[in-house]
Amino acid sequence: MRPEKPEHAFESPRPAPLHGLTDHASTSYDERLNQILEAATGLMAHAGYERASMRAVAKAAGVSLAGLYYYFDSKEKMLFLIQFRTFSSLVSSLREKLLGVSDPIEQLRVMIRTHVGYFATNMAALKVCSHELDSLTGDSYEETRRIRREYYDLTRGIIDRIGDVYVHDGTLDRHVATMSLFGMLNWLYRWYDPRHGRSPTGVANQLAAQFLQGLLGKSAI
Amino acid sequence: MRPEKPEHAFESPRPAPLHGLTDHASTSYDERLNQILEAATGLMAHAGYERASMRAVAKAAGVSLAGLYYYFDSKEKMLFLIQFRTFSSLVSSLREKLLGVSDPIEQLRVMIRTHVGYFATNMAALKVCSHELDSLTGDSYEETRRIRREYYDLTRGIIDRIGDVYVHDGTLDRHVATMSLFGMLNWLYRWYDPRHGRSPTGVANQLAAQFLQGLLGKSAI
DNA sequence: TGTATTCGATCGAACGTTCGTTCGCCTTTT
DNA sequence: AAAAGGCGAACGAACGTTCGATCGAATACA
Repeated sequence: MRPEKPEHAFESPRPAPLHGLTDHASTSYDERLNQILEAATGLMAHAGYERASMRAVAKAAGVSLAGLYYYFDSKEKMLFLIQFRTFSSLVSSLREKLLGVSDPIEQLRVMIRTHVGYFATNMAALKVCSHELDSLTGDSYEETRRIRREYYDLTRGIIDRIGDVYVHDGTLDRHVATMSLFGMLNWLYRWYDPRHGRSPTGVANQLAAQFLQGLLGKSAI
Repeated sequence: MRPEKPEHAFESPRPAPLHGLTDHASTSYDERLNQILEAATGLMAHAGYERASMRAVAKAAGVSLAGLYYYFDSKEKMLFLIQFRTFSSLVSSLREKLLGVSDPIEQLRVMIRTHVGYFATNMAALKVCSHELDSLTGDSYEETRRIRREYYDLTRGIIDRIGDVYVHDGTLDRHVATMSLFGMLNWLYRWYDPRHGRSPTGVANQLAAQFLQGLLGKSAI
């Protein structure tokens, strides 16, 4: 029997199990779902959303084509789940690391390090998030936009505080500054492979140094 | 009679006309080709390469589906022509504007202004260039990679000279610096619309100021 | 405890659609 | 008369998705 549709767009299709659910059963379901999601992430990162066929995902995940639809309503929901999980975990990871850091300059360093660090351990997922932003439609799109907006607000807030405290230039457009930072970070997947050469820490440090110097300019510190 | 295949991948499929070619005939052919290319560029920028169907391109260009194939061997060649023309004209435009500018700092300002200015008047084309880099395969891919490499080398050369003359930090990875600049610029299509709000000059100036300050740091000027 | 039954999980096969591309024919221009 | 320019119609392949069946394990009942 196929499961019902979920209430919320960001849940996988299976309803809460009706029988007394054992940890093992739930774990098996989640493991399988993650295994599929991971295969899909890899394929979509490599070939792009449209060119990553459900048949290829099924093969890579070791499941039949029809079997995919026990776990996902549609290909688009699958992409949504990838993006939603990645963005959510990135944002919450950033929030955690910001706790206890009060200097906005240090906050920005933490933000950049967190992003680069997250990229280093989740390259494929973050690439899908950067590159397939417009592949979602309707509610799924709105939902991911909401989280991206959270990420923007978080970063923009830091830059605002830096601007208020350290920058008295008057010509600094903070939106432009924020988006240029996201440009640097979201373009990483095009050239940076942490598996050979530069360390994530090194790259993050240079990006942070560059961007901060760019913001602060001649305002010292 | 269908035209033969072109020798070089970056030409349109029609062979040099065998009859005595009049300016008008050639112009008509080129106009039609450009008109199709422009429609395709708009659709691919808006929906992405895979989702922009040849049928939609034909409709938008006011040509029949079959008529497209009089001008293009394939959809991929069409994308290639868009990217090739855009990259070529961007690079040659940059080379022109760099003539007579000897200070590398000013050269970098020119580079950024040129790119942002080009973006402002060719948003769709540059978006297709930024977003569909991996949609080409084989020789077409290699050919665009060659031009992109030219663009990189040009920019990297400027940054190298700035580094040699002004920066004595020793920790500056110039490849990282160059790619972070391309990140800022290639991400523009995600957030910047020159048609309302900020002027291209303003945005370019801020990006240049930020990036240069970021490079130069405490090294003054 | 043994047996019947439900149900989660999975699959092969197919359906309907859309896609890029081609063929053959027509019209217009030279 | 020949060539360039253009089109309707079709082809074959690939796609996302669904249907119906199967099978083992858990559950209910005897």
